[in-house]
Amino acid sequence: MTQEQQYSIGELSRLFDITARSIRFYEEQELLVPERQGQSRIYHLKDKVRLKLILRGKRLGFSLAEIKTLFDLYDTNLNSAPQLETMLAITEQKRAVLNQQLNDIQMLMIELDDVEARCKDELTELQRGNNL
Amino acid sequence: MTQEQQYSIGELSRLFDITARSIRFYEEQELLVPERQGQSRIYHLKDKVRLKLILRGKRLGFSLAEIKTLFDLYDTNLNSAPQLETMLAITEQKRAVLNQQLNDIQMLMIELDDVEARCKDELTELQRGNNL
DNA sequence: ACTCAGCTTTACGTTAACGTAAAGCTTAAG
DNA sequence: CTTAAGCTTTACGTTAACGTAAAGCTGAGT
Repeated sequence: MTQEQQYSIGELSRLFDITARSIRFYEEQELLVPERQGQSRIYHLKDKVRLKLILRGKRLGFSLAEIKTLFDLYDTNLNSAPQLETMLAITEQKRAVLNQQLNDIQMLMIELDDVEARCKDELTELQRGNNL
Repeated sequence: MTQEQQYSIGELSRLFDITARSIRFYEEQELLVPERQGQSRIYHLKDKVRLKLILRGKRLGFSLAEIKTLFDLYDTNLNSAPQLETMLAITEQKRAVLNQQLNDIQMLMIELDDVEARCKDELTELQRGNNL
């Protein structure tokens, strides 16, 4: 028997280094639907995975609303052609955004390289000056 | 003589598809310091470049405050060793963030691939059903 | 002289994503 | 029994990044 892992809200918040308030907020926004035992929330593996996805999405600049629509689409029984087409359209759009970000990151990296190189040059210059 | 390109605020806003309000706001936050001719703002190439950088930073989830500190550092005469060290530390930190984002993007791309594949499978399934 | 487009400042409004405080339940430890 | 830790709900506060009027200046065209 594989015992399924369970988490309290405090455990989850420590795991992901966020506040319990945030987790409750995500639930309020219907991004999480934890089980209840008495008054307390109980999170299972799937909730943990969801939370991970939420945070990843946030790091990429997605709003909670956007993340929710993706979740909803993912959860939906995609049984009609129009729904599937919609889903494909959205994933394509997200893909475009991600590609744009990839581009942006590459550009920024190059600029960081440049800044770094200049800094190091200046540092060695200063060193030389001190040694004379 | 290379005539330097000039832009009004309206031209810039159309160029980058943002509102003039945003551009003025960036100035208010000291991210831009356009020249003035009478009451009107005039933007040169360097301002345009700055704006491009601002928007790129935003797409990567940087706050205007963060972007400003980067600009400030870039503009500063980095003439003391401590300043240079600070700059290097910051660029390293930004680099870490960007690497994290790269990772996130790759993960998300893979999941998008998965979702897409499933959608297309379902679509062909529906097609088959219709053709019988 | 008048209008109109485009610019200006000033100022209040708005939204997202929480922070923070207050007040109360609940369960294990002393 | 009573702390204490950890959970709960309710509710008001906060910050960033603008949106959206309102009211006025200004140069080109008719």
